[in-house]
Amino acid sequence: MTVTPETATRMPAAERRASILEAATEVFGARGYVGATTDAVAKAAGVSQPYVVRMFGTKENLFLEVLHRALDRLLGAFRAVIAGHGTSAPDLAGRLGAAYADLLRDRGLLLSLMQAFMLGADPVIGPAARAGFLQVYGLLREEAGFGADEADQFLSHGMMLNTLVAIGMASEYDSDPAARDLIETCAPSKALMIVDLEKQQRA
Amino acid sequence: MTVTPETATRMPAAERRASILEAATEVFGARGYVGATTDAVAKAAGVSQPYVVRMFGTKENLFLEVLHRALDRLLGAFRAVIAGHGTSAPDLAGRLGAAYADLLRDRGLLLSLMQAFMLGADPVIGPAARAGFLQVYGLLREEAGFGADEADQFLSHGMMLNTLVAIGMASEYDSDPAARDLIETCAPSKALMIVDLEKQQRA
DNA sequence: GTCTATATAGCGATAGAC
DNA sequence: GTCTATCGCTATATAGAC
Repeated sequence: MTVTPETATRMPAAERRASILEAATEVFGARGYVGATTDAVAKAAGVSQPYVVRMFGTKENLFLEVLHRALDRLLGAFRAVIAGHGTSAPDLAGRLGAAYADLLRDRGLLLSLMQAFMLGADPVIGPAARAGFLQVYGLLREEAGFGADEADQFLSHGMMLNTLVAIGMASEYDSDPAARDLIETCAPSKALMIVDLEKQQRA
Repeated sequence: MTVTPETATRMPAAERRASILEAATEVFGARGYVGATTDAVAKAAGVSQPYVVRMFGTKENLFLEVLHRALDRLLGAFRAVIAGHGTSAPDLAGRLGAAYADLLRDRGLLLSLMQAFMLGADPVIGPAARAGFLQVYGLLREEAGFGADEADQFLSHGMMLNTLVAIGMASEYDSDPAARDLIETCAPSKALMIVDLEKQQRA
């Protein structure tokens, strides 16, 4: 009657890194940098807490890697849209917006980014977050060919979407008509996706 | 050679409450709910840590009071603008936007609000944050007479401004031309205020 | 490659004096 | 009205076995 060993099955380091990063993205996105524990990340990834620390050195470094991964995916998704259509394509902003909303599927990704943006006062994470934000802005202006107004609109609505997801407004969608009105007013085309993802998340 | 007693001079409870709330607003705004310590709040207010806890019961409750105070000030500022001009006044959105930016002077106020918005997953703070956000939205639609597009624009740019302040982008204003470009693109009329406040904050 | 055990530190909260 | 002292919990990080 030997109990199954609770040791995680062996896995190549690179693969394990990837799955821990994925788990960390979700945990950091939901609880923020300070609120997230390395133990919660470990449990989400199915490994022990010290193993997470050993693999990434420190919690701070783990968060930095989550941030960079999120930025890579975001910039990559945008570049794929631009490459597939070209700067002069009709409604490039709409296509980029759809790509952005699509990243909500990667759980915690946009939220981890937003959590990083809130850490401007941190001496290590702050600079990294600012650099990341500027990278996104630079892509919009230089690679997507956005003018000042277009970039402003795009980024502003992105921050609004992030905020609505972070605050969990979709959880009131069914019960509160005002919440429903707000979501459909401020995130019209993304409304269904937000709501569906939250429902799926609770299931 | 007796040392000055480190005991804070006696003060009426109501007054002490107010100054602790003010200090807490600044600390929560800068470090977030989890990252802020009751000790940092106490030091900023010039009292002992147990006294802060004793007066507000718990850190959670202190944060809720900070949130409500911030909302009161925000809604009050908006209502003052509306009362002073009337719904049909020209450029009501511009005047409300100016009032919003003006609240940046109340250090940490808009940041504490934003930090609350990031806590949607918290079982106590989450609902309070959502209710607060909906109050603001309701005021814009019903009291300011904003249409859907107008409210969307206003809130989106508000979230963008919050994010730029939280990430501390103004600290790169002088050294990084891209940061300067971003700030002047996405917060044109507020750019100077953001930058000035941060410089003043470092001094 | 992964775990158990544990050192160490920081923080929220309580007790009780003045 | 305000403090000092301190408890007890949680969390990151280290040491070392397998």
